[in-house]
Amino acid sequence: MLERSTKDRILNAAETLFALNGASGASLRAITQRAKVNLAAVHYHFGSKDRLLEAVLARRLLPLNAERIRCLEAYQKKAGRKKVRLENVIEAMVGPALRLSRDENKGGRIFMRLLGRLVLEPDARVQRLLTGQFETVLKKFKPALTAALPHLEHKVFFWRLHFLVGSMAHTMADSDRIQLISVGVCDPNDTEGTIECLVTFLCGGLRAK
Amino acid sequence: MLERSTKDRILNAAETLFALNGASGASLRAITQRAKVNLAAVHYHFGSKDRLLEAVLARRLLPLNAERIRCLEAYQKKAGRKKVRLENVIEAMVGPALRLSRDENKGGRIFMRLLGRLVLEPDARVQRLLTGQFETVLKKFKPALTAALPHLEHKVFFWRLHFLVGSMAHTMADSDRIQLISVGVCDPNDTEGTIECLVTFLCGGLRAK
DNA sequence: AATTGATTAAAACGTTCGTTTGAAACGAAC
DNA sequence: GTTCGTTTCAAACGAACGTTTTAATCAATT
Repeated sequence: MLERSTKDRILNAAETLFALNGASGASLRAITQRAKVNLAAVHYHFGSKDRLLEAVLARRLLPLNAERIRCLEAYQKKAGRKKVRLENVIEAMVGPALRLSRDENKGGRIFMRLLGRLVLEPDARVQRLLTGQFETVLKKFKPALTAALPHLEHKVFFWRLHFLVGSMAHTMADSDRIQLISVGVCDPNDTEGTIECLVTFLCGGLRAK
Repeated sequence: MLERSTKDRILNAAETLFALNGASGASLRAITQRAKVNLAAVHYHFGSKDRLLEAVLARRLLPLNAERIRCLEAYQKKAGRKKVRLENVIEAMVGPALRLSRDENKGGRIFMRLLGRLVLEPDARVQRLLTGQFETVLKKFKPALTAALPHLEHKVFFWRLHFLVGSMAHTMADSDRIQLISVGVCDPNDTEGTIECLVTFLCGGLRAK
């Protein structure tokens, strides 16, 4: 992770400390100290603590969701006039996120942990950003999902989407606990293995009768 | 929710504000003000802010996990010498939690939201409490689960357990978003319907090949 | 009615917080 | 080499934080 500019150094330090201590638990003094930057630099570059958090989020979230959509469109192109297999739709949804969550150069686990925390943060600005991003992705994925699950009742469809988000978020955010409860059997660093396992689980759940 | 004693009033107010604003985001001044109680009462009854959080957690978590185990044992008794069906094992796991999360007299959604936040909190005391509770439950459930899923590879078993926890936690903690993304189609107040839907999804995922 | 232990109350403690200020240092353009 | 916009810096602001202290209040018991 190159840290040339002051801005980047602040973003990286803030990402880590927000993730570890929560939005209110991480102080600007701790962040600027970690970034080896003057305290006032945050307000100069970002305006306020709130807008720093927004910047931390946007930096990762926008490319991630773009990648998800790019991935789905690649599967759609490959399928031609046929509909995309459910496995592929789900892979396009969770694959990019999990790969990002395992790539330390792109924030990795730390960012996903932050994302997991922010889902339950009631701050309006944060919620607007998260929900907006989610809706953008959902709008692209919903047709492919309903096509792959034609017999699913409307209500059940949404619930299962909700469950899917939970599994995905938990897997990305909480990479310590799986090793703890599996007594070292599971390896969160095996990214592709984890993705495959998750996709299988989710498709099984989505298709369940 | 009866609020006779000062202690209970503090616990209730703390539960709500911890859940809404996070452990560090909720101040003792806001909590005592909400509880209509003197600021110093927290330290008199609980000793410190940290131990107040522990007390808030323990009040709900201990009865919940006792109920889960009681529920599983009831299914085991009913099954006699046969093994318990996977659907019933899962129901014993998620049913009590979801019913609690929908019962406003027992903390309801607010407590579950708090639980969701604390899973990612790195505070050692909190983590010890949560992990300890989880292990107690897992020790009881693991035999029944492996019996119901005999062909599942050891590693895959743990991953799927991890995914299960994610779906469950997300469903309990985040009861606003489902209405938002489903445009009102899904009703989180339909507790038994939600449980049934979740159990079906999870069993489908757990059995997936 | 007096005494005692448990609880509540008000006020202050020192720290740390997010934010602001005004001056110093910098690099590019002329 | 001076100017000018950009960036960094040390210092300070008032507010809010968790915690402590000391006195007042209460409910029983003698």
